[in-house]
Amino acid sequence: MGSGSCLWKRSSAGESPGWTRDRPESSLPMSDDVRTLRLEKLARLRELGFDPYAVERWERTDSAAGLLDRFEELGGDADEGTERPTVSFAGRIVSMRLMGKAAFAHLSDGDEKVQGYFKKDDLGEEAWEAFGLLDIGDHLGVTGGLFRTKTGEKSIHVRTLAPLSKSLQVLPLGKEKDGHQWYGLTDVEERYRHRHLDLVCNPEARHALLARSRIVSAVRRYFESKGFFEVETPMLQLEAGGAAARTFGTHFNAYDLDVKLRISLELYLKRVICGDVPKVFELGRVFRNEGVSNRHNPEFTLLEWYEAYANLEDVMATVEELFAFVARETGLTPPPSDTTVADAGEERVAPDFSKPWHRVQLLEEIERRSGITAADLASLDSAKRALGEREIVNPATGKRIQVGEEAHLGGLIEKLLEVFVEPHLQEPTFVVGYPLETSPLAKKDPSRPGFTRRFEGYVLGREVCNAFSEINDPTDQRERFEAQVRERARGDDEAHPMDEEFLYALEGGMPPTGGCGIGIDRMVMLLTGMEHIREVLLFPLMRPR
RNA sequence: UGCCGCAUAGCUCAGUCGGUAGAGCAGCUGACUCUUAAUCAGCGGGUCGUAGGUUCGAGUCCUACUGCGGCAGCCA
Repeated sequence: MGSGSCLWKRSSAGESPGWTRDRPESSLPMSDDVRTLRLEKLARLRELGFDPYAVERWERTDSAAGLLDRFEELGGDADEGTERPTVSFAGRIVSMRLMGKAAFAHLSDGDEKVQGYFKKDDLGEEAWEAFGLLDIGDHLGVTGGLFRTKTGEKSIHVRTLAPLSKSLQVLPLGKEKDGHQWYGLTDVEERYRHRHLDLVCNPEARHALLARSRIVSAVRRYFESKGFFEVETPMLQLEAGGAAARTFGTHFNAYDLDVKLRISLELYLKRVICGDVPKVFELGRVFRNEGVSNRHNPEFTLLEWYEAYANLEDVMATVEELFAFVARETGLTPPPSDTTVADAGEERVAPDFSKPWHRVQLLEEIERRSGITAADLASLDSAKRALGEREIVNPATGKRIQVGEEAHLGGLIEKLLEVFVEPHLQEPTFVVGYPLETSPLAKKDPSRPGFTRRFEGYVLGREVCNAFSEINDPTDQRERFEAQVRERARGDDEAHPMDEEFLYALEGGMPPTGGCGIGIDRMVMLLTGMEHIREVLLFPLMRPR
């Protein structure tokens, strides 16, 4: 949008009738007529001395919920005819019922709404005319006494009013009765593109989006209470590492340097550990240049923490405590989900974070669910032989599994995990012991060649965290990077790049360290029961239309 | 990226066999001094996503494009 009034002008007599469009094409929904009418109402309000945009401040006695809670204390139930204390409130007009010389309107502060009762005799001539110029969508400040209507609704008997904003557009507010919503804004594209309307009009959407804020706050409080330092590491990097993903590129003009947006927090956080800061965490945005789906967004918020002198079991305990703390602090509990395949006789239940998580071995679970044994998975060849002899059908989706494209045994094992095991992991479960090839930053398991000291946590069939005992042997780490570089040379553009700076830090000495990463967006989805990542992102990236 | 579906008033949706655009809410005018999906009477509102094509005639049929959604792929 450009600047104000010159964008719209009335054509003079003799020209084409009505209004002339004099602005660039825009996708914004706008009705010429409504906008014009409301600007005229605004002008009249100003003539009456009720300029909405001139008011800077409106002190409220309490929130809407607070007024309703403290109704009796604030004199709402005083005897008929007695002088009641004056309360003050402000909110957006979300409904109006006009009856000649009296009216009711609900004012919402976003969370809750309070009804105002407006009567000409009580307001006076000018304020009553001003009230008549208000629309659904305007913000309004009121003062008056609390009382109960004949139907018992706690309301404000308005004595003075002050328009605080004028809505120049029609808000797609639905009507509601008995908690059931009529109409309203339901088109998902409109909701994502014009999120402010979604926040105003859809309580469930508002709840999930604001729950995110409470969850992030609880996560911070948890780690701060445990003595972790929150740090911030670079988003612009020469080589983005710490995960397997394609990158976004950009350019830094001052150094004439191509840089990449980070795909993880891992390597820099471990360099902080190398600096003898034994407990660190970061909550930050990472960027992965990959497809969009109901669980993937190109930018998302990652939590990672690292704790020196802690092993896998310590990290598991932290994950358990963290989820229990966040669930308790926010009051959010994940609803039962149909994303999992319930075992025979097993009911779909809401996960309970107050109990310890199940702990299972990756290979044992694969054997239990698919019959493919650890012996079968001794080598890529034997694994393919074992798979080749049977019909490989995903029990959850009924789809056949493609086998043979995996370049190494680790990739195949993770595929089997994904297909046969994950859908069954309804209750919070740690799956322990991931293949070496797909875990280039995790310590080798000395008792099990080819596997690492790594686990992932699952809830409702979905991965919620990824953790391992961090490699602190620089020689081992270099060999792992070199293996990744060979993968990359073979065409895997997501294989991990060499990072000499990181190796230099490891060579300086890193204590044994446990680390873990959690996708905050998916944690919010889990706790709010949302099935789409866009429902927990305020402004998901949309193609221009 | 592939396949499928959707796109009509500010919002939510109808639109028959291809015959020239409908409803509710919102908006405007009027009535109504305790309503709450307020009620009653009346009124205005549309480049039917975009561009082509077929046809005497296209919201409707065909093609392409754009956006959104679903599935697949991708995503440890």
